[in-house]
Amino acid sequence: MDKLPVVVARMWGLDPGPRRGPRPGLTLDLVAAAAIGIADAEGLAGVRMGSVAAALGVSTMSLYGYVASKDELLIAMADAAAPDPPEPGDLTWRDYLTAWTRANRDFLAAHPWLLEIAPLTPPTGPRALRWLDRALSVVTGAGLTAGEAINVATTLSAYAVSSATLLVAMTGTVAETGPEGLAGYTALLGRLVGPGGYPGLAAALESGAFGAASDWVEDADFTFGLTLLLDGIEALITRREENTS
Amino acid sequence: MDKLPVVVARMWGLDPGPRRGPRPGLTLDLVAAAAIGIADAEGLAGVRMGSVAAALGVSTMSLYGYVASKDELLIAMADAAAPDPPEPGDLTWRDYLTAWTRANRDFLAAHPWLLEIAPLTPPTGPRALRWLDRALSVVTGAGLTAGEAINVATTLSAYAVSSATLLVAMTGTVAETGPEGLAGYTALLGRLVGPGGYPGLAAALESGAFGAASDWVEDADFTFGLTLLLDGIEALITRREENTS
DNA sequence: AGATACAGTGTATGTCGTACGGAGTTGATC
DNA sequence: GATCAACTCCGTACGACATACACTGTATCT
Repeated sequence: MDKLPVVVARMWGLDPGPRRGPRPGLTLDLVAAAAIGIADAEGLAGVRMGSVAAALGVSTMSLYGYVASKDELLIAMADAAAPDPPEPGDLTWRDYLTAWTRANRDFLAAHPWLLEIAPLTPPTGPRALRWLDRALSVVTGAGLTAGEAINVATTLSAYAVSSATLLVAMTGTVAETGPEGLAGYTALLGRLVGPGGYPGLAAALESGAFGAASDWVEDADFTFGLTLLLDGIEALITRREENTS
Repeated sequence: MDKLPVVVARMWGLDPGPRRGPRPGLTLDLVAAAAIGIADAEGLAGVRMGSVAAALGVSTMSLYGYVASKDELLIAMADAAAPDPPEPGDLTWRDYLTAWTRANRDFLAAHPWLLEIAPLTPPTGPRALRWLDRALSVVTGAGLTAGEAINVATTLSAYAVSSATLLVAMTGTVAETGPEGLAGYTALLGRLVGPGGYPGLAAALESGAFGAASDWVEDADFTFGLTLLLDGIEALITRREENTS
């Protein structure tokens, strides 16, 4: 029942706090921020208990006063790295969901290491849940049921993740595997597909559709895919309204 | 230019092969299969160079004759775990894409550890590319351009990943974090959200929409989200046909 | 036959996460 | 206001793991 990771309670400020003994010299937020700084600079592999502690000027083991394990540190990082979701203002549901999804993708792309952590666990941090909350409010406000809203939010969130993944892969931010991003990938596919057996893929390669790397950066393709989703949602909303009225 | 991981070439059978010396006692496929067996049984954490080697009855270091590093082993696993994509038969594009996406989700859910590897790198293995190829063929056959088809395939693939992630999280296959799956997660959210500030989420929780775990298993929600996407695609195809005719 | 390239192995090393116990510090209690 | 308990921080040690290196035996080519 209360088996939740200690760090989750602490992220929510639900920690009773010590009543005796020395005041902690740091906070969970500071620890997470230091770790995020390292992850942004060196990638997730650079985040070690030792390196984070060194960045904070404390010993490795002192971090274990704030997180119970490295996994908990990653959980805290994932939540702390998320900004606040866009304000609904007086946008239509469609415009808001567009802004929401794009902002979601953007902060994932800005912290590529999030893609190695975030998708794996359901959201539990205050920031992540605020994103979910906003989307649910807007979607239910447009006339869908709570269950449908959850599906919509989940699907859009997944789209943001996949877009960010592609964007990162294309622009080669991670900068590891040999050739620089898309060009190398396309060339690689060309060589592999050659032998035959992949007619659809070969045709796509020949048409040069893979070559438009700039599209991804300038997010023409992002908008394209998002439109697919929003059109589907719009159709659903329209259907709902007809049945209700 | 040819900085591609050695294991990729080997996956495609492009390995020149030794001309002298003893014949290798194993194949990359055997190594990958052994690793997959361990991952299925114990999770990805159970996959160690030592444990895989032990399962094959060889020494740890002999694996390095087949893969250059553990990362390469994971790449090989990710491709080898994928089954062949469904046959198009004489299905409509809509029916085929439904089958494709469901089959995609199913094999991801059957090997949850794939979710920790696959989304991070663009597909390069023969099996993964065959999935892509099939989707591209069907979508271009329905009248979309190659570029659009890539987007559609990417989006559907992302949806399969997100569905599988949710399914795994809900059914709690990984079986780590305390309470069993959805019930615990819902209860946790209820406690955290209580204080206020999350109106949309609180409403969704009260409506019980989170409680419908069976829906995810019986994939009512999967179909729901997929319909959103397919409706969007259908709208696009219709638009194309009108412009063309 | 002799040389050569290659598969498989054992040992050693470096990197990490983290368990354990100690020392110093602060607030609560009588 | 003295004592005690809770608590933070730290140093050390250990165990797990990936992998570099050097070596041995074997199969093919000249």
